[in-house]
Amino acid sequence: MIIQLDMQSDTPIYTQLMNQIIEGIASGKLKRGESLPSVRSLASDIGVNLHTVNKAYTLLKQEEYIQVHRQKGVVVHPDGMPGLTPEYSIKQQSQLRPVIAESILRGISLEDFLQTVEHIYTDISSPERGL
Amino acid sequence: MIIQLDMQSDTPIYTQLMNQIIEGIASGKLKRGESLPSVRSLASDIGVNLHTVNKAYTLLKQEEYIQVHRQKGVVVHPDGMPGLTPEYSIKQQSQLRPVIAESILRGISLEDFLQTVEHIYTDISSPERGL
Amino acid sequence: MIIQLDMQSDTPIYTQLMNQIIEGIASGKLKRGESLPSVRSLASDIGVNLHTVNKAYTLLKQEEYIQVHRQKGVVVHPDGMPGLTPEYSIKQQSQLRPVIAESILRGISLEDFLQTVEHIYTDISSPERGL
Amino acid sequence: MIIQLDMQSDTPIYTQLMNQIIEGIASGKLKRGESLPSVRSLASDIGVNLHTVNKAYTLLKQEEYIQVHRQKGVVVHPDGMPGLTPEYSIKQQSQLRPVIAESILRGISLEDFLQTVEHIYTDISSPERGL
DNA sequence: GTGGTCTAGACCACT
DNA sequence: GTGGTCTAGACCACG
Repeated sequence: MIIQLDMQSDTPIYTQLMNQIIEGIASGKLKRGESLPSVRSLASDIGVNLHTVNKAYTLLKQEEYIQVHRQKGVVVHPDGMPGLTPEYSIKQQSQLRPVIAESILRGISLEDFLQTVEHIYTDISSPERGL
Repeated sequence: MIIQLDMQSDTPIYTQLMNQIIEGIASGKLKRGESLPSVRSLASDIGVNLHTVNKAYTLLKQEEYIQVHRQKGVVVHPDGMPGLTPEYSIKQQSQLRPVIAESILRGISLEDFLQTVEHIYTDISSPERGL
Repeated sequence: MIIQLDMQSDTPIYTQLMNQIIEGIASGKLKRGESLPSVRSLASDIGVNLHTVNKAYTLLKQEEYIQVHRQKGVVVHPDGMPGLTPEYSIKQQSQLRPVIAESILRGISLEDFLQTVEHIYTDISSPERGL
Repeated sequence: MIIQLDMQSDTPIYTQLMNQIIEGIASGKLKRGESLPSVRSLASDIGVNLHTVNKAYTLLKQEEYIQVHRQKGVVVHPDGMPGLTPEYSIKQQSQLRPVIAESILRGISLEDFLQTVEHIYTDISSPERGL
């Protein structure tokens, strides 16, 4: 999987990394149980410090999206993902609410907004994406 | 309008402030041309630093959501909001994309996700502006 | 509160730090809402790197034993502690089980073991401890 | 005896192995003088590295829980277990103390804690050695 | 070779 | 001055 980072962005690198990996799993490019590169190799590949990668992995592990297997290294969580927990539901809404509010303020209709969301949703999850 | 801040949150206070004001305008609780409290009074009201309120106002002004007059003070922008600019469209998608990706990964269907979005949308824009 | 660290121990410094702070709260030496030293000052006080202290604080925050307040800095969680969650119950038993097994193997009777536990319990929680 | 290992756990495999064997002896499933599998066969049985099994056995020997003979192989120590030495007492308390402190902090009463301990104690030492 | 831990030093965002 | 982020380099435990 190709990782694209924006060093100028104000979102931390480890967050960008998390997002990319999450999107990779969501899109099916990374499959359950599949190995991820080691902290060191990924770090050198994308040109960041190993601690930065480590932080991303650690947080992904905490959310149970990946596992650190003592023998196989880091792998995508094989037992399926956590599902819609109450905590995530809250987090999701607190992330969504400001975006929706700003869109309303700019006069974007519900229909247009839903269409944008649907477009992104299918863009991520459609399997006809080159990898 | 009542401002609710979470001092423990990892979102900066100035961002929370911006979000609350944006939601206030989006919901119609704050109308075009309506005055906002001065930096000083708002800061003392909600118990935060002057700079914090100032930063929120400055950023809101940059996005043309409010106007800052030397004498009239701070008012909601009277000429209507910017609408869907290309820049905002990009920003919007970059905010939405990670949320949607994570939701897909947790197995939330497009229908459920759209329903959540719609719920928040109507919750914000509903005219029951009690309080 | 006085922090005692054993640099030779094989338990990581950040774990020792966590344990000491947990015991401080449990014993009542650290009260709800009370401020803890800043990452930097504590680090220089006990002669370790700021990242080590930071890691301890971060983990304590995750367990909701402390809060990072944007204005007051780091404080003991004011709203009381999490209580006996199912997750903690599992963690507790997985910590206890090996100790108990080894004690059984060494021929320590249930009564003796309970007495040891009770002794430690009262030692920690008794308020007649100098601070 | 069946060995259950968790490759995702943060407790090292050799420690898990030790704990399982200790619990086996404590519960009476493994009797004094009884043979344990050789390093090689156990390693291949449970699918771990030779060194890992070796380390577990070595440490168990150091604590005098097992004996390693050149020819007879590995056996549970036939002369009985070490008993409550001063060193073990210290080790035991340093293991117990953090667990007890955290439980106090979570508001678990002494009675409840003792009951949990007693439950685990009897669970391990109960003679229903099915399997 | 892997992840985990620790140190040292630096910059930035926030208040 | 606070915590958050990132880098660089080192050692160790584990397998």
